[in-house]
Amino acid sequence: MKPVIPADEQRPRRADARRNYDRLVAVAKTAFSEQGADAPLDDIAKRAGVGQGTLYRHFPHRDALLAAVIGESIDALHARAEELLRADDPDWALLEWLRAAVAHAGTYQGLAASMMSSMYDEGSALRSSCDQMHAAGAQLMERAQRQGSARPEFDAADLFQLIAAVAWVTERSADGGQAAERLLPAITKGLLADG
Amino acid sequence: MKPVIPADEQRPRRADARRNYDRLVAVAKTAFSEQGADAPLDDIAKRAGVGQGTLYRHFPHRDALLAAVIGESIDALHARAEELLRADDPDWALLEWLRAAVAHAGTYQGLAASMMSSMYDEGSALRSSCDQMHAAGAQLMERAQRQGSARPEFDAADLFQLIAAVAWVTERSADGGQAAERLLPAITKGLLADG
DNA sequence: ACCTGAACACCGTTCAAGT
DNA sequence: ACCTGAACACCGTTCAAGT
Repeated sequence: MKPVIPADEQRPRRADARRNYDRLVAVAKTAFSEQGADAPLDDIAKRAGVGQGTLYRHFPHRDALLAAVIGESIDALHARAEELLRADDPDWALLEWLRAAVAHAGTYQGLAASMMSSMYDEGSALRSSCDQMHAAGAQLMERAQRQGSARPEFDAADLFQLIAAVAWVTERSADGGQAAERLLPAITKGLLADG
Repeated sequence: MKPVIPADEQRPRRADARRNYDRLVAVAKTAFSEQGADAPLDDIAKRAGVGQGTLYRHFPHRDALLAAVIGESIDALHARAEELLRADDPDWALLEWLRAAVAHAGTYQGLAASMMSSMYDEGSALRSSCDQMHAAGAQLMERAQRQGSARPEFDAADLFQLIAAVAWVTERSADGGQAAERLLPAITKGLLADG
């Protein structure tokens, strides 16, 4: 279970190009925080002080930029899963990671939607991030099914969809993340035999 | 529990205007089916043989057009709720309506997202459709909590969000509606004490 | 190898001119 | 009262010209 794509694989070698690349990622992170994952790419290029062409050279699609921006936190979520695989209670570990995953998918407005799309799109640059999340969830899920009370009829694909769904609803209800706190219990009761 | 807004309240009186109005709704229905609820309004106007200005005169926002298009099926969903309120098993009735509501919210690609947005937007023309759905769900939910096994800690707002979430995931997983069939059991087990 | 910005396509929305 | 279509704003994407 190692990161599928090292975050800086597509980081350019030439110094000026690398400078632009890094600034684009940094600026994008801010823009996504402020305006959501649909923030105009044009703005991001301008704020980073480069032409749009430069942005498109480094990141052919919005998803590529998104993938670069969330790379680190996906790795963190992955590390958290490794940690939780060694926790005593497999049910608790699964739910704990589920909460973390929902929080992650809610980092930016619109991120959950992008992840849902790219999960079913071979060509998306976000795909490997999604796969990583999927794989992390799968291990915790299987352990909770073997050693805990997780129902056998659900799988990691269901888990991924539930994560995206809860994050999506939460970002759209504008009640300050309260939706996730209400919906997660409903869902976890469904996932476990002794909710 | 009567329809909050009669569907043809904003239907114009003058014959030519009414003709345009009706054609726009009919064309929009087709366009939404084919291209999703985000189908270009320009196209719809063109296909209906009117200028964009005419479309905007009748339907100031996309939501107004959407509301007109789904009006009838919202009424049907409403009627179905009335029916199910008289069913023997309150739990079964709730779940049955839940399935119908998810199916409805999945009529067009992007409809679930529009409904989620307008539910929390006072000014949206879709708001009353959402309120209608919410109200219908509330009655079935309360009955299932009183006379069935529905857990008391969830409410109709949660129900509405779950409906939107499942419909949204389903339209985005592109596995032919299979996602709903997998996720609904997970959720209903969470809603009922004896899932 | 990389950058720039003009140019194009697309779509929502407004509005002056018309009937 | 209603209609039309040109016009504008906005944003994604491409590409010729440059370093």
